[in-house]
Amino acid sequence: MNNVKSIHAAALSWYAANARAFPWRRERDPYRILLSEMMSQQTQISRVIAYYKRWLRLFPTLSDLALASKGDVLREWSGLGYNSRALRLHALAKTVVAEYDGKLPRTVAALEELPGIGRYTAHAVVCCAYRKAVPVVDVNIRRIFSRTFFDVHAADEMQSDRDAWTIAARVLPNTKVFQWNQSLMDIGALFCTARSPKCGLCPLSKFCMSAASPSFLLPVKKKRSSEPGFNGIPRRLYRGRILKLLHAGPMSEDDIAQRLWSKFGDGETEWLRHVLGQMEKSSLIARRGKKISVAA
DNA sequence: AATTCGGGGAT
DNA sequence: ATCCCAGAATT
Repeated sequence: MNNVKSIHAAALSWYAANARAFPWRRERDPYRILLSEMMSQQTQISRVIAYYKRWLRLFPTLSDLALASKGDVLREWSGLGYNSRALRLHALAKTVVAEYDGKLPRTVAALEELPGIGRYTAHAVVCCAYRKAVPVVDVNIRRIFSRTFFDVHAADEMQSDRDAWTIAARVLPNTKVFQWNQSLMDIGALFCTARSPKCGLCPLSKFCMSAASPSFLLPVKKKRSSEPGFNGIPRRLYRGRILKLLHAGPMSEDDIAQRLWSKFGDGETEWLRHVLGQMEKSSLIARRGKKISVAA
């Protein structure tokens, strides 16, 4: 890694001319930064932007969010996926209003205590909102470091998350840390992609250990653990469908089964009861007598 | 260390 | 059809 200075220069000059223009990149309000980061967890950025804007019109501050109902929050999140993220953000808003006077804490350690904030998100908020010189490691950056500093031969050969954070700290530049972190995520999303990287266009290819590997694009078959499901459909997709149904209004178990299968028997009924019980435990839904509704 | 959690875009 | 995505929490 003796060419780190050259990599800094290449990434930063590329970024200065080609940075993706996201609404939150001009923001410093930590709540807005946090919202963008939580919405982006395991979600392609192109799908986040519309949700981000609409959300802020309804819940402009953490105090506004804290006053909303779970149902409002879940409805607004509907379609983004991983609905528990919305509940965590809602719980976070209440905590911050109650314990921090409505203002997000300024340290990584304090942020990581809050629901929905892990290592990546805490560092991202500190970097983007407070402009402190901390590293950030998401899947893009982990992939770039793996390929740049090691001779990678298959699409899924990556340094461990732990090692990626070590590398990130070691190669952090002395200035323009925000631009550095953002540039890596852009380059990861646009050139150093997981499946078919565009090394010919990548501003870092000159310094990359893997760009020259002839077997770089070797396909990889990874044992993907089969998810628990029913009729070949994973459980979490049922959860999503059920929640979406309930946004139209409360209904009974039979109503839900009817909407899901049109014809259903004991197998379907038993499966549905299992999924509903789990969703209730996750506070996504609630029961009032025989009627089931989105959590209130 | 493995699993779970959504939904849609990319290939 | 399968892989993948600005991860976090739970087991």
